[in-house]
Amino acid sequence: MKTEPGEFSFDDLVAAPRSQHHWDGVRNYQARNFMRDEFKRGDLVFIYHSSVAEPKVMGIAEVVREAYPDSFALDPKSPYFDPKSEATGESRWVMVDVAARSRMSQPVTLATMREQPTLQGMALLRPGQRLSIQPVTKDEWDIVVSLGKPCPLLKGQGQRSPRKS
DNA sequence: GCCAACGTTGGC
DNA sequence: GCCAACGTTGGC
Repeated sequence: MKTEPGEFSFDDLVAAPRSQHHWDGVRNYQARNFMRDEFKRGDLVFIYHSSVAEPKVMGIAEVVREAYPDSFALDPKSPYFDPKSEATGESRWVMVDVAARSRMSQPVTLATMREQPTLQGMALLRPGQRLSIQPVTKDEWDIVVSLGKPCPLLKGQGQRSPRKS
């Protein structure tokens, strides 16, 4: 999941109370469909900083709530307001909730990933790709993890969500 | 700040 | 339904 750290950084997610773990503002159908169709509770995702001097994977988060309507699309005051959703009275966009789980002790830069022969097929590295939500294969995941050496966050940073069953 | 790659929009 | 114009993303 990409984010511009000036808007919402990995550290912001780490510090955020549970009520602010929603990943809102995704306004692309393909990205939306990934969240709606693929994201399951307990799934892990990379959090990637884009549109910065050194784009990089910052850490790992866990899906703690599956897709539900992104109500910001209906809020005229929101930067993510969507008139077409408002016209139907129903948001056509979804968000998920994620909680920070671990931080890369060595954030994995885009440049580093480009250097890996084993990552050449990765969606993120495709020229011109702009999707803010992208698939990662198991192999790609393992390679990025081995490069980043994630450390679990301490309790109180990136809160644990109570399990119901 | 540039620009390539796309997605979206809207006229026809 | 085509497609040109336009807007946005995001690396560089």
